[in-house]
Amino acid sequence: MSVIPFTSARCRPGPQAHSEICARCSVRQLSICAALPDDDIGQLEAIMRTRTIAPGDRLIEEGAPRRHVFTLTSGMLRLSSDLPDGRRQIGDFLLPGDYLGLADDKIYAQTAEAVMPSTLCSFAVKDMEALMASSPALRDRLYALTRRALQEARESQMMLGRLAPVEKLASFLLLLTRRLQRHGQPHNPLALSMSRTDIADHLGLTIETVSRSFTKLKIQGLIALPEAHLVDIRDRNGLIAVAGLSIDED
Amino acid sequence: MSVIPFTSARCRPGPQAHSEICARCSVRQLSICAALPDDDIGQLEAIMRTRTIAPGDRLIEEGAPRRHVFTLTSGMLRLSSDLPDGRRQIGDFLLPGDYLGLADDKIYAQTAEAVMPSTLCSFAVKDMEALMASSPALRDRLYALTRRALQEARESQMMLGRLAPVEKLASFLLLLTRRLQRHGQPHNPLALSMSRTDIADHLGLTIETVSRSFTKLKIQGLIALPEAHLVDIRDRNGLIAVAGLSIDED
DNA sequence: CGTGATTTTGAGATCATTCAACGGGCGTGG
DNA sequence: CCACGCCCGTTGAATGATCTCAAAATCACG
Repeated sequence: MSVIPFTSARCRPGPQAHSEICARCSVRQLSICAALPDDDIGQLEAIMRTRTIAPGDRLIEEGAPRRHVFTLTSGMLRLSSDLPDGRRQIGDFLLPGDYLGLADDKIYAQTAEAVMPSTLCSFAVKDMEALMASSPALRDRLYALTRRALQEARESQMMLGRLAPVEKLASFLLLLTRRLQRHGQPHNPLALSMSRTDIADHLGLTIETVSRSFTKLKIQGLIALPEAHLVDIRDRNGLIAVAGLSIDED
Repeated sequence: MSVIPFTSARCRPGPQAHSEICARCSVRQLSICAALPDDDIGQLEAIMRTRTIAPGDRLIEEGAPRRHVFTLTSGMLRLSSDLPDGRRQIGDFLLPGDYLGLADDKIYAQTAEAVMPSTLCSFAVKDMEALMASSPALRDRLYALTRRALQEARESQMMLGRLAPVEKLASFLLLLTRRLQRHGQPHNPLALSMSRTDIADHLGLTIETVSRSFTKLKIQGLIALPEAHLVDIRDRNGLIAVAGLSIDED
């Protein structure tokens, strides 16, 4: 759980090598990279390092000076804040293609840790800011992503403040499938990478209540749990009905 | 509580008239206007309308197409979302100088209502976008405000998910004083414009629990309540200790 | 196949909610 | 000017739901 050093290597120089990395990247059309046409993607590659982290490893720590921003290319991250007495709130889970560092200014406002083995593109803040200054499309995309993150945080406020445990869990499952779908990832049998503790810390519950809520959804026939981390959504509309939150049907 | 029509008038033309309005505005240095020097503020005035709304009146409605954005110049607004069964979550209260429309994209994600008599500057989205395109400073300021809003939403997530009622209330009072201070408004005896119901809907509690939490803070000698809507913070450090959330001591 | 971590289930305790009543402030109307 | 009613906030009592504590069951890993 300690901060691990950079183990990455600079991208090899040369336009061919550059265009290959990003061109074949699985999140090319999802992340901020989508703002740049193939011809310009080399600018991003030039300031990029790749990085791998193992489950539980801490990528950035709350309160540390913000020197890097990231794009998650595979795996999953959790963004969390801690209270002195150990209570934890997971503000968000990051999916491949998501950008890390949207809310932060001079210092990181949240801790980022890997939920599962993950790979990222890392950028020095200075480099990214310079690139944003020269690329309006990139800047606009980051701005749009920030607005979306704010919208999702507002949804989360409703979830945390006004929903009952079962409603929270149903909403969480639906929101996760929606995001996975958008990111072009499998979502029919929903693979939950995070632990029950993580889910509890995201929904403002205890692990026992999360587990009981899973059981309730199971008993109602809305989901099936072939494994603890595999959720088969049997009745999506029924799940939406208990969720309370209005989930877009896209 | 119904949507009221525009009762405002276009700004009178002429550079003199323009510069007077904003130049003497009390939130000139707080709002997005601060991004523009006095010489350029006329561009903002040219696309601006002023507007007044009464307590309880609805300015914008969740789900409606986003055609206007606003700067609050006096009073207070609440941003809320509703569940079909009537449950409500107030995501944020807006103070003079705050911008309304940061998170929204094509449609408004939240309802905005006046907590007290309020005045605003109104801008057509099209006009504002055009101005943003021509004024990097304005655009950057809006981006910075969005990031800050996201940070505050994350703080709110912690508050809603992991704090006990008394901690929530203590945090709320401290965060409000901090914001009032930043906005150059009186905050020593804290004037709460919103009702107990609003506070409850913001903290994810019932009004009874809010009231009881006030009483607890009173009994502990941390605050005094000369009136129900006037909070005298007697022991700020004690309040911070109860809050749990780390409140900057600026 | 055993060991430890994770998840699930159970029982009791705690705390916020619900339901109810009381009191104060304010505006209206007599 | 006072009385009345309404809205809002506070307080009380009891319910109920989640949390806490505890144990069993399942899973992951070596």
